[in-house]
Amino acid sequence: MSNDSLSLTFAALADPTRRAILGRLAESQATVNELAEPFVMSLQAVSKHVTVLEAAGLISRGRDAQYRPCRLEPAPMQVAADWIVRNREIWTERYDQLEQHLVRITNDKKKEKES
Amino acid sequence: MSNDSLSLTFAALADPTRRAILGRLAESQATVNELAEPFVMSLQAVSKHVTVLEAAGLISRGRDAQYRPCRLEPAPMQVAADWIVRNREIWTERYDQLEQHLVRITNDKKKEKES
DNA sequence: TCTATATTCAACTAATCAGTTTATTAATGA
DNA sequence: TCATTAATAAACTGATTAGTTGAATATAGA
Repeated sequence: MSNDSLSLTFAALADPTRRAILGRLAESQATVNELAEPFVMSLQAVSKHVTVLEAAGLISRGRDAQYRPCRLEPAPMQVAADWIVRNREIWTERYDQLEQHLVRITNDKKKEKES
Repeated sequence: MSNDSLSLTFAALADPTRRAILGRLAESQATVNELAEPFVMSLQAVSKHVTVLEAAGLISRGRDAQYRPCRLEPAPMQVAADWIVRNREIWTERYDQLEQHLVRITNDKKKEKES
């Protein structure tokens, strides 16, 4: 896997368990134990997923006694969304240009007929 | 890797080579050879990336003689963007609720002082 | 200090990934 | 038919992933 920020973000989002964790954290912050509760897998496995999310900057963790509360960090997800939107915009622009081109051709043919 | 549609999409987007390919295809459709041209890696490696993108539904391919022109399919990217936006909206809602809560508390304290 | 709880670390396994090289298939055109 | 070009298939390697179990660390509280 590449380790630029965008790649880390998309790779982190590619796992359904991690997306579920983010969904949970969208409601409120939570400890690793709380995050692990709904899953069948081991606590350690969830802990690893949390590490991946933290490495991608999608969450951050504090310290409250022996708890390490996790909270969402929306910035990287915004960057990912921006990448998609930018890409789509390029495509849409091109599509519009194509459409305009077709309209132009059609008009030209009409003119040909008229003349 | 999980093979649900969202996971496939995010996993496909997690690789910089594949994102570059999509960027290229946003401009116009292209053959595998054209897509491979700017990269140092082998044509076969690029062909594999194209396969991954196609499996994720991010591109589709036609047939023109011995060429297999690739073109962008924007739908899955839209779904991915939607997931992010939805997630962010939940977070934003929660944030707004928190803010309203704080406003409420502040107002209550003001009233206390006034009484 | 001792014990319980929350979390992480370490070591391991099975599966997947990204890349390679070599060989094969498909279609064009002389 | 034969040579050329576009693309894929097959087999392999090294790295990474997601999961496991067992041990270690950190903090709270009796």
